[in-house]
Amino acid sequence: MAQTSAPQAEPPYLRGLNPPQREAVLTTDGPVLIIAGAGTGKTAALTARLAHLIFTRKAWPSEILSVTFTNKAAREMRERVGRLVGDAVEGMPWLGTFHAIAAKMLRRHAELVGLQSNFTILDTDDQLRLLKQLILAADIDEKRFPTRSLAGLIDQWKNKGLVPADIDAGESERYANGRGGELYQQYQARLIALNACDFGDLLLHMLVILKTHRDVLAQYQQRFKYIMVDEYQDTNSSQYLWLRLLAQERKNIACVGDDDQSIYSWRGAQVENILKFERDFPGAKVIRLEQNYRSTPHILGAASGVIANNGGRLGKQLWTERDVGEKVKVIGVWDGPEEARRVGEEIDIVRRTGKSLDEVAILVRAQHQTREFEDRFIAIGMPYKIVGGFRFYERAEIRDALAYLRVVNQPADDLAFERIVNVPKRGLGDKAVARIHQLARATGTPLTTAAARILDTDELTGAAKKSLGRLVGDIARWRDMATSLPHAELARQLLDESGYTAMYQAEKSVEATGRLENLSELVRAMEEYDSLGAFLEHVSLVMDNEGGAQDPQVTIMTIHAAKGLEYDTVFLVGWEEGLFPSQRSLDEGGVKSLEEERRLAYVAITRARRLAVIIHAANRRIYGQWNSSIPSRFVAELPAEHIDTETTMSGGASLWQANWSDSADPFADVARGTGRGPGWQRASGSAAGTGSTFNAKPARVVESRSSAISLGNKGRDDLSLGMRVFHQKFGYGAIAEIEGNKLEIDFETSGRKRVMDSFVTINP
DNA sequence: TCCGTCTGATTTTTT
DNA sequence: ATCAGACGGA
Repeated sequence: MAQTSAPQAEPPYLRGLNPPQREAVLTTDGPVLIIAGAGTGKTAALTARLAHLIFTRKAWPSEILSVTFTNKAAREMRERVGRLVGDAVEGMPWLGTFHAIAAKMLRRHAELVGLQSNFTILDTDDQLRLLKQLILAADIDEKRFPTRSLAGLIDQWKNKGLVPADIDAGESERYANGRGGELYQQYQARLIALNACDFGDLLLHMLVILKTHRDVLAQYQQRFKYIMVDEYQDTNSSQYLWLRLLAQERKNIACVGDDDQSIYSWRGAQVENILKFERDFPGAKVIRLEQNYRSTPHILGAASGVIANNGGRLGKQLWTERDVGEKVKVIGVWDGPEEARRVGEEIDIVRRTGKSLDEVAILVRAQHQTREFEDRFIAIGMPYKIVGGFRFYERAEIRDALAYLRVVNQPADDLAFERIVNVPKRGLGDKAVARIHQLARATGTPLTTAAARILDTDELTGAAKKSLGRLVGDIARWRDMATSLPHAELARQLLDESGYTAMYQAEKSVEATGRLENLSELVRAMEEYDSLGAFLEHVSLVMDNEGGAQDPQVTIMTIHAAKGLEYDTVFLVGWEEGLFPSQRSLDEGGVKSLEEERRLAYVAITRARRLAVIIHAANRRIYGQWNSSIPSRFVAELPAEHIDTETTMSGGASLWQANWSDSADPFADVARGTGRGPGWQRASGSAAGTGSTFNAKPARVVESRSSAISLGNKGRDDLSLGMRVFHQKFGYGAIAEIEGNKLEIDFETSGRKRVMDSFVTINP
């Protein structure tokens, strides 16, 4: 990344580091705060620092604690350290996410908080189901006090390191007229009974243990000679307290972060943690990484200009030796569909210069914005991927399969039992489950035990009883098998014998086929783990959706998801007041949340290496309603000398202004809330809601530019009208029209769509 | 138990 | 516009 040439005798890991980076690597002892602006080679410095500690024998790999926020960051660090130190990286058990490391510790000391070491880690879905049960039992109106609010509140408390006893009346007041604390207490009790933890508990329990068991704390203080923390600006209070306890003794803690990239305060992150570091650790050395190796001066200038509008920053001056390059492009378009069309064209221009689509990203503020691009890219055959959304283990079939495994692995896991008891359908509906629950409560046993016992009573009749008997017998047998069979084989048999795979095999839809594939993928993944427990922990804490290498494709994702990534060309779309900054941040949260939006803008711009294109639309459909919109204030904050404002819009603008005055009052309908009156349609040229072709004047200008993409493509000769074809996203459909390489297809489930012929296959 | 209809909400998201 | 969850009837 850096290019300083090094003298011979220097260790290899220092090669190419600039002076502040070196200082960050070589300042090993005592507290260090590294303020690392975007693209300043922070990871390079961090990994070199790890290598340095190991090579100079200051610590064994197992004596260094290095925490990151995401698995991705942890993986990258492990990989890069591995390149520097070789196999020694294998011995770094304490390199990982906060949660993974906390879980590892907690399994060793589980009994200190009333858990067993094979505790289950619940995800958000389980958490909500459990809370809902408690809310119902407490006779609270779920309509007035949604489960999600309570979940959010408990999460906040845990983020702050507060246990139920710490919740005072004021805090408690925040849910159901003061019953928040009581429910938190019950929730924690239930979790212990279930031998389970939610994500927040992993940290909270460890924090409690470190606070109350001096011997355990001393043990870890001894062990961790050096501590390194990535993305320090994202730590929440509980993580902060946890770190402070561990670092207290030796004070060899190095935190890396950038206050300007703090974008997770809504998740409990405290920027203050980084701002007050020097106070927490007196004598701390502060190192600034300010040389940017990623972006052109114009991109940096634009980003700096925007972020300068924030107050209370640590402050830093990014600079670069890179060539000036292109200015940041700012383009105004008519509406959302035109924005997508325009981005498609611009990408095509980039592609024709020989750049890979892998080097292009579209960053949105909110997930729903991805749709417009997806629709457009399908229509023009632009390969794309959308990052985010469902992760592998969040899919229903994966969660069901895991629930089966959990029931086998951890008998007290009632939530898992509830999930699978009637999947596939066994005639064990709410009524039967309620009876089992009742008995479980009365006898204080887990559901699986109660289920076995209820068979000895007359509570259940005929079919239900027989069915439950079979399930109980199966579970017992699977538990038995678990001790002798490799766990992947166990999973295979279990899914088979439970009738789970049969359920999807019977359902002959495209979807079901995909689900079955996911299941075999899951079983295959299991083979890499030593035990069922290890696998389950991996799934709940580490597993993510990283697909393998694919053909080049454009990446579409939220700005949040893009943090830490970089692309050659970046499209920043939807820069309009109300969208970005989001309406929510404008309505509530005051200056603080507006400043967080601005940091988001800063993160967004600094993802670009060579070219950033910022787009705003004059009209946007929000929740099905058309709204006119004005450019984001962040557009106005871009320094003029670093941007090129698209001039074609002025022509467009005069056109649409003309159209506005044409119709007496085009927004009368908008004001009335219908948003689709004739005046509007004339003005926009886009028939609302139909997705029909855009034929108003401003669009025609654009269409002529795009013709280069579609002309001269002749279609496949193996397709004919009426033919049944398959499309990856829309499933099966019949060809209704063929026009060159473009098809109109009547899809069985999603209606008529226009797609490229290369996206369909014949009778797969 | 299952399916259609109605209602309401809808930033960002890791672990 | 869209989607999930609740509700009510077969």
